[in-house]
Amino acid sequence: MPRNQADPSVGQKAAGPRTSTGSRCPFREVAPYAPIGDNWGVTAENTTAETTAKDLNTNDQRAVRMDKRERLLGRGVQPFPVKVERTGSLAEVRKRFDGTVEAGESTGETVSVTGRVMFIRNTGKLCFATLQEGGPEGAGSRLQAMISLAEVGEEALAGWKALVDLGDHVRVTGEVVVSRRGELSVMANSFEIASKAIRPLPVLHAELNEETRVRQRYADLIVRDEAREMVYQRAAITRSIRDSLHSHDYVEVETPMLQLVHGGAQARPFETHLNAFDQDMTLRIATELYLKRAVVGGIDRVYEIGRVFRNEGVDSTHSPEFTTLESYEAWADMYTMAERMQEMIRSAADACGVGRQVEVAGPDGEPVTVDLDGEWKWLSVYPGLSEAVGQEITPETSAEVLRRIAEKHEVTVDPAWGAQKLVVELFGEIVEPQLMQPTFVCDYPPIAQPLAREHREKPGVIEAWDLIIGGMERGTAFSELVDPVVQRERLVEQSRMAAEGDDEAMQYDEDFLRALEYGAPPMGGLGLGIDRLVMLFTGVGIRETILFPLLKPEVDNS
RNA sequence: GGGCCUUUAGCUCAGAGGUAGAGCAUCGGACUUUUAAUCCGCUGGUCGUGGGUUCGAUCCCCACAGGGCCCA
Repeated sequence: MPRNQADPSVGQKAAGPRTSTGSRCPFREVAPYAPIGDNWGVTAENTTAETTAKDLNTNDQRAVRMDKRERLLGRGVQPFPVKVERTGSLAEVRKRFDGTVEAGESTGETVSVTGRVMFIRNTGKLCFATLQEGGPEGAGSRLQAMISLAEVGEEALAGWKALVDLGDHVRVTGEVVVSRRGELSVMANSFEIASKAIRPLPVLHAELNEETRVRQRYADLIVRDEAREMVYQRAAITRSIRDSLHSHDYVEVETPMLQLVHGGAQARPFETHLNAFDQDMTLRIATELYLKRAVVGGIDRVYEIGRVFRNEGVDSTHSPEFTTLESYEAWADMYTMAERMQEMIRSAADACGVGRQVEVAGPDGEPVTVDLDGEWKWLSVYPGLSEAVGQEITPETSAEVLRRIAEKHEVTVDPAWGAQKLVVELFGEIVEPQLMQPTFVCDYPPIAQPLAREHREKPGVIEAWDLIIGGMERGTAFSELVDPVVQRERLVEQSRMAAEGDDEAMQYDEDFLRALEYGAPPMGGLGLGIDRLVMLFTGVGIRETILFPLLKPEVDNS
């Protein structure tokens, strides 16, 4: 329940002007290195007075920590202070002092640092804690804090032992020293709890199981460097893609996610409702149709990196919401877009630190090195399939013949499928998984992409390609169909299919057709699955590339 | 949609038809140079949920739910 419902006074406070303090300044003066107060001390009186309630279950770690929080409050110590002063990060201390001091020596420099307690080693009169902070690129920095009886006194030392737990954020102020074992440390002359952890940290010596990792990503991020690094790697990739596009004078736009008519892809949409207009709406399944409208208007080089939503299956390569790049460029065609794609992927590989040689799982599970610097071959669907099955296949080949080939290669097919659909499926099942090196697969039959235009020279195929890397489609591009009459015919056909029950068919978008009727310049368009690109570079499943993936609700058995 | 695997302490995992164990964590004690600290001691469980078989089920069977992998 929101707090301001439970406690009306909070709501009043938020609503009205502050009157309780004379000062308008929300900050009060704080001595940055305030010495430890008596309230850290454990004395004869308060030990008994404070001692945990008899009914406290000491095995319930949350209850134990809640009790410690109460005890801090009881001493007038804030378990969650509003502002904690520090002189700098753990990484800065490491950078400045690592390797400059001999074991057992002191630097004479005093710093104030903060971090989460990851390990704690309390001896009788000297306590050690390993503090951790998140840093750039996701690599956590760690630094040791030392709490010595000689420096902080008996009461504060007892307070540290009694009230600081693994997972707490603390502030430690003191001299930078190097321990006898050579560990760079801060020897505290004061410390405070910067944020009390009520829930215990997962153990750091065993990986969280997969479910906990995705359900509680925050815990995963605390304990696993690779989880943090993924966040930064993904950001490096999207930043690099933006840089590549900007270097070609592209502009980034944001188009509607809530749509009256969904289109631009063949997929089932999520349905929702806009109360203000009493209007059913859908979440977008692609960004294509709005970006093309922008090109009609003279935004000649335009792109969007954004989330799209498809109400379909969920598995290790499919997520209901995922991120795509779509870019459209006037006066370009699919060959221009192939150059853009190649440049973007190579730069992204550099930017995320993977480089041009990428290891992927091959068709039989063995590792294969993908060479992004090699030639990116073009492969026509019909000749490609012909070679793979050892038999000439052309747009004239009958469905009957193709079905026999499917049977021979143990590809299950729907008897209702026509020749074109069979070719697409056979290629996808037989040839595609074998394509490890970057390959532009082109000359698809028209059924593969209902909105594509016919090839300028080759009859019976369309002017588009799919980019396959590591046996998986990563992106696609078209010489876009800009003839509003043909486009209208295609959309009419799609809506006929929708009426017949094809729930993946596109909706008829009159406004989009109106835009095309004003005249769209010849253009190339490109789509790139960002998640799949991150998967390629990091070798993990889609659920690991998405920070907070969608999961079924947790079952509550309590 | 089909098949296989999985669900046991806060976390990671063993286990067996007779009411359950380890490591770490918690709690108590010892320890001024540790670093996954160490040592001593005490705790901690609806064995995912619901049925069934059985004298007895956490274990065997069935269904359901969550998670994973493979196939479609």
